[in-house]
Amino acid sequence: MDSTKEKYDNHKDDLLLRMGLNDNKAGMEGLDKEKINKIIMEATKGSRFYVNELKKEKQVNQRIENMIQQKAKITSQQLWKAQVQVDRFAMELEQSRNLNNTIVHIDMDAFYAAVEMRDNPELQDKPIAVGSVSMLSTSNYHARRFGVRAAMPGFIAKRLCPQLIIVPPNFDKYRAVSKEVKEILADYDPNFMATSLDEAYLNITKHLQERQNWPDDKRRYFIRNSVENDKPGNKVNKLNEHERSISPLLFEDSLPDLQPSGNPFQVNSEEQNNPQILENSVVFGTSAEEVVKEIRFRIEQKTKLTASAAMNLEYLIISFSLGKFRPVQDSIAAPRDMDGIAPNTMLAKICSDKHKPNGQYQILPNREAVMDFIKDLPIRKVSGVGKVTEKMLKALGIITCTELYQQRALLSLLFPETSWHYFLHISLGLGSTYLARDGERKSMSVERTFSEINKAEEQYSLCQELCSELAQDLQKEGLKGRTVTIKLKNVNFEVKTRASTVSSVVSTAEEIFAIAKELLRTEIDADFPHPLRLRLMGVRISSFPNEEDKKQQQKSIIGFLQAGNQSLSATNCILKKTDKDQFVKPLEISQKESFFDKKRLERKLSHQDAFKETMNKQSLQKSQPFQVLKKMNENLETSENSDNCQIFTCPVCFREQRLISLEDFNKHVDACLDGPSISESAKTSSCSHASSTEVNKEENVHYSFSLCEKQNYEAHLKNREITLANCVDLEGALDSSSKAECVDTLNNRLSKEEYSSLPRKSFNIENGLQNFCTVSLENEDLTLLSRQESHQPYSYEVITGQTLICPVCNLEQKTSDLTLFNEHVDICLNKGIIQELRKDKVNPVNQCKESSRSTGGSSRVQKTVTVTKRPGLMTKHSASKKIKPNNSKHTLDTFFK
DNA sequence: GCGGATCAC
DNA sequence: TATGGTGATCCGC
Repeated sequence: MDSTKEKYDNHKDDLLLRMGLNDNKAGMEGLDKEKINKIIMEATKGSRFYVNELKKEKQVNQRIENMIQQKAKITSQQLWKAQVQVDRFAMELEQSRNLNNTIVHIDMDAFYAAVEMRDNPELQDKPIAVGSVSMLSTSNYHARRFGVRAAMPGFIAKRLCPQLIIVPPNFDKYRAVSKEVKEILADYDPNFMATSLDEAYLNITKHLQERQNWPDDKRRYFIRNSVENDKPGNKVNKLNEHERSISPLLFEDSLPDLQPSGNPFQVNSEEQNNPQILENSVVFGTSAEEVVKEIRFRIEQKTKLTASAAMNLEYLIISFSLGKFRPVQDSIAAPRDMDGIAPNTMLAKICSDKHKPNGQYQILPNREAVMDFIKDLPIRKVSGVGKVTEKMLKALGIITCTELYQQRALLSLLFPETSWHYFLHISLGLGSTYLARDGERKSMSVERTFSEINKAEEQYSLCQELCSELAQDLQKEGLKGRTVTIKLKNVNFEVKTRASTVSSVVSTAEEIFAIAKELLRTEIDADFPHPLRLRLMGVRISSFPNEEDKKQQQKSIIGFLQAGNQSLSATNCILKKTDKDQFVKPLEISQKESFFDKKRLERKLSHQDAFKETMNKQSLQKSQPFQVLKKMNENLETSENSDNCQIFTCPVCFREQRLISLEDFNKHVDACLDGPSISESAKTSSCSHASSTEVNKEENVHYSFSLCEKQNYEAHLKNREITLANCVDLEGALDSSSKAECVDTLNNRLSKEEYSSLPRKSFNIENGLQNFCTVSLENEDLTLLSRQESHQPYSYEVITGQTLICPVCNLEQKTSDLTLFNEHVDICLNKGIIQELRKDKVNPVNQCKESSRSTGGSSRVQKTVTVTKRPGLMTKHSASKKIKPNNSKHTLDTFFK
């Protein structure tokens, strides 16, 4: 696919150009540059998008201004000192230059468009683009002559080129083709790095070595003539020149290729003996250039993508001679050499459009050639230098890499270390010598753009939809994370993100939504009484525990179970010990190491650091849940004892209820719960809306608990099952951080001992609700453990005379002995944990939650869902029967067609 | 850890 | 009428 960077997003600092104009020479049948610019400008000017672009541009200009001011303050003394330091660093870098590999970068230009053209001959010779009216992914060369580019909205493209055919993308197909290509690439470098469907880096050093000793036949490939073609003996070189003509389909699909041991594209011996077929063969040489030709040839055969379909492979070969000096830090990175991975991807990438399209470029294997190549290279060509960086550097008079090198001292004073190190690497022609393999994923997200949505209810529904999607995606990869981030873009294109991190991982739609909902609600409340006018919403999850974390968690579970009810200090010891044992000492990272390699190593180590940090923080914060709980109780008391007229936020209709008494508020909640529709309750509550948008969070805490309690009470009466789990989903008014703690606290069941030591503050409300269930913490250390691992034994305190129902297995226990009952629960729970360890699937706490839902308070919960259309209160079962907002063109069907 | 920004594709 | 979705990283709090 075409990169936005080089195409639509041009590197002229003129806004007009930034908006998508290109400086390509326009072909005869296309449009000339000025005309293209004019059309784009007409389509853009006055739009909200454009206004936002101007705003962003102003911010960048401000940054530049600040930088210039900072520059003015720099003394020559400082500059001189910086120069010395930077040069020392540069010298070390120079010494560490690792030049002993051959890297190939392959880029399948206009990939999506090429595939579409291949599969639909009618599209041949027509301007096409893949994408939608709002956004194009790529365009073919024909369309480019009209200025139609990747990352351009389709409707603008249509103005540029009315006959443009916009083909909706078919990613499954592209993936399939990509897979075919990758199978070929693997023959040359099993550890090649694919950066996208249409781009890959190969380290062919090893292959080249082996290849030197191969006989001709092992490098011979046969061209099978097809109907449309072609003179016998047509050389591959010639085929490559026919960039826009129809290439022959030279091989059958059924050709036995990719035999692990054999030479994939060699025909069988029978055919080999046929002189005519032999005549149609080509032998590729042993050089890197020949290898790349061979790769292209094979790809063309296999995918049947013809050159005329603009299936151009652009590649660069960089060969470096082996540096004599092998610095110490290379031994740190030794494992990567064992992986068969090595050199500089940066340069490979830079050059990929040197001879576009269908060109090839080789940098000779010596430093001079590299520096010569770098010399006049605009820094914008470097991957990682975007339009903002380009503009900032331009303000310092830096456009080329030479200038970048000349200003190295200044840059070290104006930019953060990471940045100027990066710049220095670029200006020396240094890049990563490591082809990063697929690392662990760090986040997963869903986001969607739509026409304006400003109704809160719809926004919540949408949010829930996104959470469900995300949960599904998470499940596919078996991931769970601790940080949930929502992303909001309003109709003016202003983007906001809001995040919340909890102490135990979440993964289900319900869990994610419980957090996302609060984040969203905070934003809605903040703008009240104005609605959020959204054009995009997204949900992201991150902070996935790495392998170390998981092991650690398992260890602590096992450790805890083994330790039983032993003292907490013992548990602490376990944690401390494992903490010590678990982490290898961070390796000293020499400054001489490649910037890119260093970054990679840092990333690796940061996993460990992150975990250690977490541990430390947990130690520091170990008493937090206790404090939170205590604080909530205090709040309860404060609220109850203070003025009866307060500001409440109804957890059902989300409306603020101002200056009404608690009793009235509860009546309101009742009305909301029982009322026929949300509009009714909204009507009621709208009367009490006040101008202030400030929400009293403490009171929210209080009243959300009141609601929880209410529901729990009903559950209790109905099924005599005691649980707080409903609160997790039901409470709708905690601010996100308290909420997180609340969830933690509730998820982590508490022992009888913990219970007994809690300062007794009930969650009572004045409607006669009994203090039927109270939780407490025994001490802070247990909390530490509970934050570390939520699956821990817990006990119940029950009102005497009640039927005991195990919250894990959900079966009634024929015992009135609390000790026996608790033992049963422990056994059940342990079973759950064993399952968890084995299948990483079953979460006893969730089981508990689920069972309480399906039996206990669920009737009330479901009623709430149905009546109020609040997605947050939906159960798993009711979620599928989601109620869609009425009277709106923005139905969910529209969003998720 | 959070939020805004930048970047790539 | 109308300017995407996903993932990563960095910096300054």
